[in-house]
Amino acid sequence: MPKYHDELDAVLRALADPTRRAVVERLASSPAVVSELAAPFSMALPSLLQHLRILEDAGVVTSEKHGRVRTVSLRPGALDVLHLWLGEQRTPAERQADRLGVHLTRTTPKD
Amino acid sequence: MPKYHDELDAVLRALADPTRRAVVERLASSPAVVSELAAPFSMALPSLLQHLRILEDAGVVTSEKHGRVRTVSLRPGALDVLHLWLGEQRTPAERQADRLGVHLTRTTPKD
DNA sequence: CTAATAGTTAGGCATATGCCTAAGTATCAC
DNA sequence: GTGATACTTAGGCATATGCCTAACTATTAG
Repeated sequence: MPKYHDELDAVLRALADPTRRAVVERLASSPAVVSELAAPFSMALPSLLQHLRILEDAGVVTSEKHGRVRTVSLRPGALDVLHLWLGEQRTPAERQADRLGVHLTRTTPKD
Repeated sequence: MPKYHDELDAVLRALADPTRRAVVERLASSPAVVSELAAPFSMALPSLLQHLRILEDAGVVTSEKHGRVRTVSLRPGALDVLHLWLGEQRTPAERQADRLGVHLTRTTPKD
């Protein structure tokens, strides 16, 4: 079992929760302060902070406190380990499709 | 929140467990029967079966019983939803790096 | 300086999770 | 037909998880 599995484990466990996933989605566009991150959830602040702790411990986010304000950022490359692992879990049929240049047709999302 | 999030949730929760992840890794190369899947784990069979149930309910694997033998397969495309979501969780810096054609250097794995 | 703001720590609770054992069903080999 | 094999069902248990409230610390505005 490769060494990156500890990191992969932490990342996947972190992302297995919908609240934490939503936080990651929000941070993908720009860093945010804790209170902003907490706003969409009708959840006690300590609970949200616990989620942030998990994301930070998993290396998915980083945070910096300036005065009384803590800003949270997505760590660039944090999800690469998962991306890599995903690439490895392809069936022979999927790999064959890759070689033949047959891909899922991706519709362009409307921004 | 897009509709695929139910599917994404199920997949991520399924993959958050190391036993289930190991099962997926094994199935990536070829289908396997339950007893073979159970062999590497010193775990009671019903426990392993519970894991398989979760993977199947999440749409990650499929299984067929012939006689007394059940064969489990990775569902091609099962992890695409996660792959797509991952693609969306890139920081502006990472997206910029994409546009500039700056990529993680991938060493070619030795097969 | 006081009150408000932003976050932190500590403890608790209900539910979920990952494991177990025991008992059972269905199929197969001899 | 009997015993072995492969899986299935049911129930239970210890621990983890995701939430809560209360109390607190640190910073800031007026």
